[in-house]
Amino acid sequence: MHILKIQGFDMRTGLTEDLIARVLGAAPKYTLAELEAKFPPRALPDGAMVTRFAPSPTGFMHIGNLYGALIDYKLASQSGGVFMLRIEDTDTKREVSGAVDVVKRAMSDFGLKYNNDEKYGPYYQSQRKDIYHSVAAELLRTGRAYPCFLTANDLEKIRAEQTAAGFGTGVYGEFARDRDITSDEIIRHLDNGEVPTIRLYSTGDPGKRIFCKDAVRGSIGFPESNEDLVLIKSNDGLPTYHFAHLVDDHFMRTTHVVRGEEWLPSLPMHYQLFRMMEWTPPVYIHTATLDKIDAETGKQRKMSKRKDPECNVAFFLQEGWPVESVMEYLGNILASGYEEAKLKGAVKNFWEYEMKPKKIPMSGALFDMKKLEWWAKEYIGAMTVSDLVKSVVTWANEYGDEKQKMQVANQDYLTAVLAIERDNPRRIRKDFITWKQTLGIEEFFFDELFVPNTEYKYNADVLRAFLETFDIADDKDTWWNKIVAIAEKFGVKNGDVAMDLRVALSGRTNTPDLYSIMQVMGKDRVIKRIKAVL
RNA sequence: GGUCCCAUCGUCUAGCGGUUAGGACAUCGGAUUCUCAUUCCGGUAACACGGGUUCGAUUCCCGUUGGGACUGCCA
Repeated sequence: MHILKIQGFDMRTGLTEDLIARVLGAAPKYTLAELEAKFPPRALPDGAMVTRFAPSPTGFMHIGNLYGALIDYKLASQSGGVFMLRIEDTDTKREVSGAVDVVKRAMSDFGLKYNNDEKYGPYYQSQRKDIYHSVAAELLRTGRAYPCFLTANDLEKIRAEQTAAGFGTGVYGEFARDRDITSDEIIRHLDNGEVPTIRLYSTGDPGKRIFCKDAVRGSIGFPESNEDLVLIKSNDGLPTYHFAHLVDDHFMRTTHVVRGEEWLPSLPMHYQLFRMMEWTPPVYIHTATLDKIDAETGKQRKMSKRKDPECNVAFFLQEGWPVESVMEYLGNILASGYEEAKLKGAVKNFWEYEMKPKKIPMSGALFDMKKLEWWAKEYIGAMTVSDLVKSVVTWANEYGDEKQKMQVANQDYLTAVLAIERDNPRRIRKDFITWKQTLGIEEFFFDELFVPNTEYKYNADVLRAFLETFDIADDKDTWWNKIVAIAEKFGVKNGDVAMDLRVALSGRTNTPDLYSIMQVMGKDRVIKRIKAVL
């Protein structure tokens, strides 16, 4: 084994082209220079950020994914940059069919438009093998990576040994058996039919510290990583996350990498990778995770797929939450000044608000449904009646059940129903939270869904008296004066008369304005429902 | 075990050495209203703890505690 001294480090000698081709399964398609030319730096104005949302297609879009994607999108769009969608489908074992559609659908539903310029594609990592292998070949050629023939069994043994001895686990230093493997040995393994992984020949020294930058946390010091991490997996020849991140974010010319804080511990490795290639690392932004308040215990805990349906973004669509308010809620978490700006009228919506990367919170935020409800109420409260109707109808037709579809079939009637208490902008009802719940509140307007209240003790005399003088053409004052007169005649409160009518008409003790309800229901329906309880 | 991150009302946060520690949601009380909702007024409520540095710490440093992440041929 020849050891070369390069920059003070012991380096491996590189592999020959023939051997590289055998190790990788094929000769590399590109040289580094060719890749640089194929994916040139982007011609973008100063300050333009290039970001990407890079989910692995699990068939499930987590609210945390949406949160991260929103940051990516905002950063790119407000700076005149580019926002990409890259599918990290390097784990063939976990592949789920249709999973990419789930992601794309969510992106489009929540208004996150991405711009995947073909020039920098493909955007599926599974289709970028040539690129990864070409970079890996270069590393193999220069002794900065090596083929490793350790089997799963070997790895398990090493780990057990390390655990027993109290060492950190991993393939590093003396535990990296094949670190200094010779060409002859490689050939022997290859002839034996073994397929290697490609590992980094790490020159990191844990005794030294490396300082990495995070845009919100500042400089963070770590011990250098001496882990010979896997670059290319043996089972499918695809890269690991680390290597794909290095290669893709360099050649896609990503300027800002937004990812969950679970990536913080691998930051030094990524720094070392970029440094080794003499590439400029992107600006990193590690976001805190979204937790939630447990409804039963009132305690804080992480969002879980099993316990929290709302951790799946599809939940918000199915339940008919206004997507804009979900984005406003999320947006206000990542840019806390937004709420105040909106309340002051400085901006109309989150898309207009300029967020500051440095202000992204670094401590975990709790998902607060109550606050989301408030955003939703505010949002719906500010809608015009026709927009409200449109949203409700669209939702019902896509996600609604038969009852809900029936409710939106007659749009004139629905419009009249939803227009109640919306004429005065200062006093708009704010009990609508979701499209689904909105239709639920209004069920009593529909004869097919109306449930008469048989528990309530109606004052039949009062109701009869009302029927005698009832005229649908009365204006509101006339109508009310009649009610006052009836109350006086029977010695009850005005409110009691109103309540008898309210329950007879709606089956409920709480409704919006009674006069409006009667106007919308129409003469016949009013008379019929009152008579029904007499 | 090792490494790293985090810590202001119940929740999300503002604050960047001197503030009556501000706002929003929630909550409580009052006013208005035919109920509910709305709207308007008002209240309760926080700097995790211990050391420093300083004339002065919520703010800077160290430690403790608590919470979290990572320690895979998963991302």
